[in-house]
Amino acid sequence: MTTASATFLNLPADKRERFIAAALEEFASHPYDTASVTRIVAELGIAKGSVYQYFKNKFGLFEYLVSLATEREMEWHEQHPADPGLGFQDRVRAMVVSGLSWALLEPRWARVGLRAMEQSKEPRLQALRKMQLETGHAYTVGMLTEAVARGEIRGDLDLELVASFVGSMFTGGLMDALTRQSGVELSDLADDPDLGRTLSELHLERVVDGALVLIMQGLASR
Amino acid sequence: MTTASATFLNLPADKRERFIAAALEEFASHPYDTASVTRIVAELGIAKGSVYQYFKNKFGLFEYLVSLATEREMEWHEQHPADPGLGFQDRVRAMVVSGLSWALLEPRWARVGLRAMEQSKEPRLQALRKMQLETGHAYTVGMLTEAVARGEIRGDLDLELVASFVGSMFTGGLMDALTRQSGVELSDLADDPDLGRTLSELHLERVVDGALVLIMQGLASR
Amino acid sequence: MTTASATFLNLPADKRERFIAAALEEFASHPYDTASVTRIVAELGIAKGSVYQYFKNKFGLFEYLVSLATEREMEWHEQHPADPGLGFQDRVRAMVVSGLSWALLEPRWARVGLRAMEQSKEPRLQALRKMQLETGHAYTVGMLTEAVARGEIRGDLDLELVASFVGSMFTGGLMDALTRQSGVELSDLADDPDLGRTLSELHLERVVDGALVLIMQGLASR
Amino acid sequence: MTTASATFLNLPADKRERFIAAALEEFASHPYDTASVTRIVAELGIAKGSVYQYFKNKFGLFEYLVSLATEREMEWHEQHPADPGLGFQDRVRAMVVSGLSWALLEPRWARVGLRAMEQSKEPRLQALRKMQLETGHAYTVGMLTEAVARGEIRGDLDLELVASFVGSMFTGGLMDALTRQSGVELSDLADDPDLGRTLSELHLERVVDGALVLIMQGLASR
DNA sequence: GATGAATGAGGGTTCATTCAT
DNA sequence: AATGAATGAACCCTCATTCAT
Repeated sequence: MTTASATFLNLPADKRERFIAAALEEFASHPYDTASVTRIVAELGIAKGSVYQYFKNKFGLFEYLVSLATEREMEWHEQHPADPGLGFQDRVRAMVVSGLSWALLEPRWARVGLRAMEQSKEPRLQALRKMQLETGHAYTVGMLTEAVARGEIRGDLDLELVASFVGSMFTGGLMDALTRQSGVELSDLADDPDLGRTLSELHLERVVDGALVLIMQGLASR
Repeated sequence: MTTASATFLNLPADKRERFIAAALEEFASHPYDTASVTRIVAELGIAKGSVYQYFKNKFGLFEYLVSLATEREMEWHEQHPADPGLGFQDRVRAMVVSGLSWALLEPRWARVGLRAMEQSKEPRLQALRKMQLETGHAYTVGMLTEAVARGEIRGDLDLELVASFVGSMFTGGLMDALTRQSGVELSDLADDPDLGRTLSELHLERVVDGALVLIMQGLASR
Repeated sequence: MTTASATFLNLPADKRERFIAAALEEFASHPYDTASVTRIVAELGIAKGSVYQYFKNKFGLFEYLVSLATEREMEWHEQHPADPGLGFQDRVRAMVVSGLSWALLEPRWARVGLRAMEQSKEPRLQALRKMQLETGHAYTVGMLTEAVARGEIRGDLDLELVASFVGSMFTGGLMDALTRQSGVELSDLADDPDLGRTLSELHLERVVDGALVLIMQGLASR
Repeated sequence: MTTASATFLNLPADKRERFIAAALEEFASHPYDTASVTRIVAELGIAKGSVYQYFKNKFGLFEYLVSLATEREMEWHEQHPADPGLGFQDRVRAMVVSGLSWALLEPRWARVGLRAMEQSKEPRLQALRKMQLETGHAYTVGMLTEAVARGEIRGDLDLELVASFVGSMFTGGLMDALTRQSGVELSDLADDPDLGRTLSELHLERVVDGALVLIMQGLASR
C-alpha cells in the first residue's frame, strides 16, 4: 500500500523523521515538477542514493508524503469529531472549520496535500489528483444524500452537480475569500507559519458562515 | 504594452503563426515551469536564438500568449454579446455559456489562459496570477452590486465574500461538474480538440443552470 | 590608418556621435571580451548590421575607440603644454597631473584607453597592448635620456630598467595610491562621473609629489 | 574555508590532480570571464555535471585554484626563508627573487594567482581582487614601518603612499622590465614552461637590483 | 547605405537516476 | 544498508557575425 520501502520504515525514528521533515519542506515550497531531490539531500547532508533506497523515485516519495498528509488530516478530524446530532449545515460548518484549523496548525502538511491537486504533465500525478477528487466528491454526495433524506435539503436537485459546486466553494472559494479578508497568501503560510495567527478562528468562522448562508438560502431576494 | 519584439510582430504572417502555434501547443500542454523553449524550437526546426529575438525570455513569450488568449476570449464575447435587457441570472448564464463555448472551440487557448492562474515559484507568474484574479473578482463584485441595486439579489450579503464563492463555482466547480458529466478531462481537450464535440452546448447549459439554481435558491428546503 | 569604414566617417555628425557615445559607454564599462555589440545596438535602436558596415568587426570598433581615446588625450596635452624650461621633475609632475586631470574629466575615454592594456586571449588585443606599452616606454626612456644629458639625473643607471619602474609607478602605483587616498574606485568613475569631484586636483598633486620625491630622492636615510 | 566540496577532496589523488591540471590550464590561459567550464570537461572527457559536484559554480572553482596558488607560493617561500638578520634592502631582494623564481618554476600557478587581480564585471572577482590588494599593501606597509624604526629608511615619508608605489614597482614594473630584458612574454610562460629557463636567476637578480637601487637612492644626481 | 532576421555554437547550471563500492 | 561519484541530457539564455532584401 505504502510507497515507502521497508528500509525506510525500519529506519530509526529520528532519522526517518528528519528525512520526512526535509522532504516535506521541499514539496511544501515547490510544485511537484520543480521540487528537487538534490535539494533535499543537500539540506539533510545524506547520500543521494539513500532516497532511492527509501523510495522508488521522486514520485514515490511525493506519493508517500501526500498519504501522510491525508493521514494526519484524518487523525485530526477523528480527534475533533462533529456532534453526530448536528444538522447538515452545522455539520458542514464544523467540518470545514476543523479542516481549516488543521491547515493553519500544520500548513506545510496542508500544502503538500494540496500539491496533489495541482496541474502537471506527470501522468502519475494526474492519476493521483483524479483519485483525490473522486474521494472528496463521493463524500460530499454522501452527505448531501443524507441531508435530503432528513428533509434538510430539497429533493429536486441533481446531487452530483451540487456536490461539484459545493466542493469548489469549500476549496477554491474559501481560500480566495480568506486570502482577501486577511491579506495573507495561503502559499506563504508554509514558509512562515506565524502568519497563521493572523487568521484567527473567528475570522475563519465568519467566512465559513458566509458560504453556508449562500449555499443554504441562495442569492435571490424573497 | 505587448511583450513581443517588433522583430516578431513584423514577421511574415505564416511564419509568425507557425511560431505561435508551436508555442501555444507547448504552453497548453505543460505548466509554465516545465514548458520548454528547447522543445518549441525543435518542433519548429528553427534556431534557439530566434526565440530570443522575438521575446525577452521564456516569461515574455508566456506573457504574450496569455495576452493573446485573453484578447481572443474578449473578441469572442464581443461577437456574442448578451442582451442588455437581461436580468442577473440570465446575464450570468449567457456569459458563462459563452465563455465555455469558446473554451470548447479553442481549448488550447483556453488552457494557456488558465496557465496564468497556476501555482509556481516564479514570482512574475505569481504577480500575473494575482492581477488576473483581481480583475475577475472586481468584475464579479460589480455585477453583484448592480443586481442588488435592481432588487434581484438580497441586500444583506457581504458581496466581497459572495464574489469569492460565486467565482469559484463558475471556475473550479463548473469544470469539475463538466468533467464528471462528460467523462472528458478538460486538460485532454487541448491535445485532442475533437473531444470538444462530446460536450454539446446542451450539456453545458444544463450544468450552468444547475449552478444558477443553486446560487439563486440555495439548498434549503422550503 | 583608421579602422572605421568610409561609410562611418561620412555619417551625419550627430548619428556618428551617438554611435560613438554608445560604444564608448559599453567598452568603458566592460572588458573587451565581455563587451557586447548586441547591447550597443539595443541601446541605440539601430540595426546590428550597421555596426558591421561601419567596422570590420568587434575588434575594429574597439581599436577605433582606443585610437580616439589616445587622440583626445594627446589633444588635451597639447592644449595644456608644459613650460619647455621646466626641469625633469617639474615636467614629469606637469605631465602626470595633466594626464590625471584629463582622466577625471573624461573618465569613460580614459577607461577605454586603459582597456587596451588589459589581459585577454584575443591576440589582436595583445598586439595592441604591446604597441601601447612600447610607445609609452620609448617616451619615458627619451625623457630620462634628456634629463641625464642635462645632469638632472645621474648617469650610472640602465635607463631601460628605470623606465620600466618609473612607468609602473605612474600607472599602477598612482592609481592604487589615489584609490586608497580617496576611497574612490577608479573603475567606478566611468559609471558615475560625479565621483571625479571628490578627487580634487589638490589631492592629486599631493600624491604625484609623493611619487616624485620617492623617485628622485629614494628611501634611504642619509 | 575551502570552496571545494568534500566530494572533490575525497577523489582519488590521480583523478583529482588531473582535474586540477586541466582547470589550471584553462584559467591560466584565459581571463576569468572567458575561461570555460565546457572546455575543461571536454579536455578531460568527463561529464559537465561532475564539475558542479566538485564546486558550487565556476567562481568556486576559480577561487579554489587561486587559493591553491597562494598556498603553493607560501610553501615555496617557507622553504626558502630569508635570513632574519637581513636589512630592508636585502630582505626585499630575497623576497622578490624568491617570488619570481617560483613564478618561473610554476608559471601556470603564478598566472592563476595574478588572474585574481584582473578587472572583471563579476562582483565576486572584484571583491577577491580587493582583498588580495589589501593583504599585499598591509604587508608592504608593515615592512616599511619596521625599516623606518631600524633607521634604514628615512622617517619623513607617508608610508601608505610609498607602499603603493613600491608595490607597483615590484609587480607591474618588474614584470615589464623582465619582459623587455628577456623578450619573453610572461603570459607565454604558462603555455610553454620551457621559456622559463631563458630567464636565468642571474638576469632576474640584475633586474631586481636595478629596482632596489632606484628605490633606495633615487634618480637625482648628487 | 541600412536593415534586421537567422544562425548555431557556446555559455553556466540543475536534474533524477544509477551502480560500484 | 548506505554511500556518493558519475552521468548526460536538458535547462534558459547570449553572442558575433552573415546576407538577402
